[in-house]
Amino acid sequence: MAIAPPKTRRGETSRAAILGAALDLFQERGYEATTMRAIADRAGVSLGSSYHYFPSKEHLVLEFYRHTHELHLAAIAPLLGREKDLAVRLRGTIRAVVVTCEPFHAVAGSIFSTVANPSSPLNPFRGAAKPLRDEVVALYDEVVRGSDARMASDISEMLPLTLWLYQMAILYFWIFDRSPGRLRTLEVIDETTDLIVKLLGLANLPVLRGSRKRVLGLIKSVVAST
Amino acid sequence: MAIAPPKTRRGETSRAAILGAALDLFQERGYEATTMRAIADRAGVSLGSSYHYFPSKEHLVLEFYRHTHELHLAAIAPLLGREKDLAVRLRGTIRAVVVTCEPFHAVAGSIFSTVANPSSPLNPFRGAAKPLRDEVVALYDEVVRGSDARMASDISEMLPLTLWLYQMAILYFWIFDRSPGRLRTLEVIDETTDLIVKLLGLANLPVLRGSRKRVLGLIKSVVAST
DNA sequence: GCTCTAACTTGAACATGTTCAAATTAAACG
DNA sequence: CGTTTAATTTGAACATGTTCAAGTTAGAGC
Repeated sequence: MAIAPPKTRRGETSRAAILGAALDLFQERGYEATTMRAIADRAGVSLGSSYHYFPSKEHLVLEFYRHTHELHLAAIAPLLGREKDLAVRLRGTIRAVVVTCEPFHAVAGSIFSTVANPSSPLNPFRGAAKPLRDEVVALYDEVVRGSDARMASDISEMLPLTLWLYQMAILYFWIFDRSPGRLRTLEVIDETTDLIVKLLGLANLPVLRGSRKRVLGLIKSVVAST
Repeated sequence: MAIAPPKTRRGETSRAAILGAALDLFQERGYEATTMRAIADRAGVSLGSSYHYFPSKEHLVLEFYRHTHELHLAAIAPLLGREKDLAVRLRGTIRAVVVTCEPFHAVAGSIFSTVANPSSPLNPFRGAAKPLRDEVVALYDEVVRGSDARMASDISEMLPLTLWLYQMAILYFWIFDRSPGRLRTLEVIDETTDLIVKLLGLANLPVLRGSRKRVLGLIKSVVAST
């Protein structure tokens, strides 16, 4: 399943050409409309060669996903370096996700469904996409850790993973959003990030200790399977 | 896209045979491993005939989904007739979902991903699966309405749709659950239904009027796109 | 520079979802 | 019963993801 990385300069060239052609074509025509033959053609290699470097078409999607993740990282680096307020960091990070992905909105449906498919090897809950998921979780860890917000350790422990789930939910909403300028998504982001930060404040109240333990236990149980 | 229903006795027989064969084979071998040719073979018709009654393999999945929905309805009818407590009604209904679907656990991954795929014509947010979704929402309407719980109209208005979303989330969790007897899912159901009913109680407190309006607005905005 | 091995490349072949024009059958009508 | 029309059935043909055995090439070791 795991395919060895290229060992020669020629191999590296081929791999890069295939990946580049795939990323271009996914954007131009969408995922389904892009055939493996078209990818090979544009990359200037044979059909079989593509499969030497990528075990399946889905694995090319994974690379696409990684590509957007790297764009996202670059986009929010300044914000995370300067800002300390958790609400602002969180809102900025999530907004940047949808802004970064905007050029791929038309393709996103197929990509998301591929990634969300429980039987796909690319499902982030297990399988090949887990490393990438861990990178995204690490990003949210930095969003939280780099803020001046103080919270109990049982919360900060679960928060990054929870925020990753939250990002997935926002993306799913965004895919369906057809409002001009994707305004509805931005509104929902503003509302929900605000809500999340407020909830984190409430969780510090001693009155809610019991509920908090239950909710945290629930979240842990939900993501523990992974 | 919509295919006309059979007009002759022979047509009805063929349609039923194809559907029956598909349901059987999906259970026996899973969704991907079931080929359209195998379905046609077992139904005793030709490959092309299957496409006369079902526009695609995915549409057969939709029928599968409808099938489980009807099993579910039958399973909870006694409970809904007798019980008045909302927490019990809700817990019983959701538990019945996963119990009903248990024989199809192995297939469920593919089915769920097909249904959740935003680009699929079967996505319940738009497309062909919407009627079925409405039936499920109507069921949750009955779960709420038939209980002795009293709640403000702005809440009871949104609750059924929200509970449908909740059911989807539980199903997604259940797909990944590999604990013996699917115990983890049952635990999560107990915890979450309890939480939901407690939240509904809290929402009646005047103190929370503001948050409640915001959260309801958010939910409405999320599902309004449909 | 020669040889040999591992890396890489190739295109034909396969499986399967889907389409379609032509053939067949059922039913309605006189 | 014969005719006619619409419904149904058929299987070949197509598109595309994937596999694979065989061919070609690059680079290491001498």
